Amino acid sequence: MGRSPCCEKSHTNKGAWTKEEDERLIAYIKAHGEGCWRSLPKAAGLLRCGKSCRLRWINYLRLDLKRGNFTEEEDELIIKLHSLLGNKWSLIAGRLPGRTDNEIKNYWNTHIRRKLLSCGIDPTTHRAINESSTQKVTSISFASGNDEKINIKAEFGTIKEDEISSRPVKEECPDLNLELRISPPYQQNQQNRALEQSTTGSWRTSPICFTCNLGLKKSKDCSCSDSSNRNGCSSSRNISINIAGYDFLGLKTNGLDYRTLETK
DNA sequence: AAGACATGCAACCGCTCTAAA
DNA sequence: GTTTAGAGCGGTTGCATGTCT
Repeated sequence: MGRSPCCEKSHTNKGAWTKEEDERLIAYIKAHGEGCWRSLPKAAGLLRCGKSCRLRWINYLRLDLKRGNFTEEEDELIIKLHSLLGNKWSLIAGRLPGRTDNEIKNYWNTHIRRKLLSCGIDPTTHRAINESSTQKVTSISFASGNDEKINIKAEFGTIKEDEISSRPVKEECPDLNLELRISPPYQQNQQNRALEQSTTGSWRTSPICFTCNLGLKKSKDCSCSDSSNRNGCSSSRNISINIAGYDFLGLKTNGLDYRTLETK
């Protein structure tokens, strides 16, 4: 027995949203809050699929969205996070205040991907193209000298200098250390802290473990239990747990250098 | 000026995951 | 333990707009 469709497709509008539809959706969510997307369209008087409403709200109408071009810092952070997390756009978006997974995904596919390819870096593996699998890009710099030209410098762990010079790489800008360290997901009241961590790369003691940070509530991997409060972190963000000895993933490190982690 | 092509982005589709019955 | 509904995610599509010839 297959699943029933999420909505009655024959009675729903598709395609671009009209201003009136946007206003109806905004008004309804302001009055009743998010949630129960399946029943929302009917309640709000919209001839739309619940999924469509959710997408429209999350990706376009939400008040806390940051519109406009991505900054260099955001570029760098996206690349770092992608090299670590892969195409986990929602997780990446969680680290970029005001950006949505869809926006980041689009930006990756239209801009960053091309940039990486243009300098001989496989955007999937973050390795140099046409090089042996042991050579992994460890550091990438991105900076826009002007609107048209992108200056890129790539450092390859084991590639000789003359090999680098033969690559079609434009070299100009200051280097960027791509140490793969990430901070807890962005939270509304922690914007400054998140920004600080993303720019400094520093990890400071977090009150909750990584699995909870990722929204994996009640996970068996939840390490908050170490403080005798299993699942406590999913119900309260106020508890304070000493997680000294945890690294950027909120994992017990025992001195492990996560920069050696490889992505597929 | 007009058609072809490229680009960017909003939106859709199909799948997975999770919780409740 | 199984089934089902709802929510969310990532891949893909299609259209509007910009650029090139």
